[in-house]
Amino acid sequence: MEAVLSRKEQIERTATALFKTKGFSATSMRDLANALGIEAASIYSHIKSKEEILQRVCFRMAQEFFDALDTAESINGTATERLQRAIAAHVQVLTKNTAASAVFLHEWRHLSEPYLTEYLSLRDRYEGRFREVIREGISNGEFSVPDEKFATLMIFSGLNWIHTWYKPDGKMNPEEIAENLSAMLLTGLNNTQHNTSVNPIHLNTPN
Amino acid sequence: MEAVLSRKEQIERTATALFKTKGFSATSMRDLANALGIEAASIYSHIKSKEEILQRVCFRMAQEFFDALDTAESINGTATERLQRAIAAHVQVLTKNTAASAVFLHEWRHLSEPYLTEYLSLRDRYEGRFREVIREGISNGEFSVPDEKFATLMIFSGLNWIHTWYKPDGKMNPEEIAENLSAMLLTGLNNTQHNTSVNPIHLNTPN
DNA sequence: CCTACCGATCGGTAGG
DNA sequence: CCTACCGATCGGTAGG
Repeated sequence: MEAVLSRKEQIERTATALFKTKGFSATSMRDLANALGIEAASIYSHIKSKEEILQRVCFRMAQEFFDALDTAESINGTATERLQRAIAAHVQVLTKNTAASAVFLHEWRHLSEPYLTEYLSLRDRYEGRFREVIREGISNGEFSVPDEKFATLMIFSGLNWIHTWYKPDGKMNPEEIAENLSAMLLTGLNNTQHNTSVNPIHLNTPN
Repeated sequence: MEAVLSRKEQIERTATALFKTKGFSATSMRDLANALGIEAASIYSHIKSKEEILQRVCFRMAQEFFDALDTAESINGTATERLQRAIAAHVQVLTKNTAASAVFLHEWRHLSEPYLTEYLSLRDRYEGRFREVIREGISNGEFSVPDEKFATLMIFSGLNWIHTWYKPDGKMNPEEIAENLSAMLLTGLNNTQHNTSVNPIHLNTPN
């Protein structure tokens, strides 16, 4: 886990943490330099601009979400199973780097064009794939829900709220979070009761 | 609805819209002045500082949320009914002013002390009251959920995601959003199936 | 509500 | 990676 980071990676990681805590706009290049122990001007040997850091974080995270979803969807199954896997994949990416996730979720609006438009379209495509699974589940009778779009919204709300409370040393690990989330979401979605197969997990305390 | 606004209210409302779109830090007093059609210096005849506007918005919204919850909880009933009413109250406040809600939910971190601490403690108390209803529902058997804290988190995630997609002229009005949200959340919470009593509502299209 | 202005800080560059 | 510095802009004040 403690791999050697290039200076550029160090800058990106430190900036991400600052962007998360203070926000992109309120973080100055001098704040960043200070956290790195160098002068502000020196940062520019490694990156072109402050916004470039934000771009890299946002699009790297987008890539990670897509990759995880691709892997999750490469396995066949019922709509329920596929949704569960998609949720688990999303939670994994989210919890693996909470700072980058927070930046991805909240600081993207400081992207300038054409990055902003591209970011928005990536998000749309990603959400569309979840909506597709739900649509299938509705049409084959697995899910019973008044509005497919609303259901997708609910899933993403639960998913993207995680970074606000998740602590790596908390009582739930990412797998348990995903299972609990799926359980809570699916029992609301499921028409017939395979509640027992969704098994919400109880707490083990690792610390 | 189109009441006469004092200059101070005008400033607050315009600032709120800008804070929502650009964020607190990225909004300058010159941006605000420009939107109002006056000079930046003139704003200071009405307010003491940029942060004062943020403080007013955050604590006014906190007050509105508490007032709505007080009213909702003044009516007795089962835990299910009380949770439904609390959710509806929250949705009402949220949708009544989406800009102020967005600022309340995302810009509070730019509050300085002691306001930050007070804000955080207000939120904690508010969430605690939802947690209390859930706790009661669990202990009297209405709800079946592995973790009370997790359930509360899920409710707030669904609740506080609304402002990102809610459109006043969309196909769901606040009451319908609340009912759909309750339905989706409660059927996940409910042990016995009073699904039919929760009645998720279908779309009427006002526009 | 304006003009005129303040010191501080911003993102970023030149040149080594 | 640093020193030295740039023009622009920041939140805010004085005085009317």
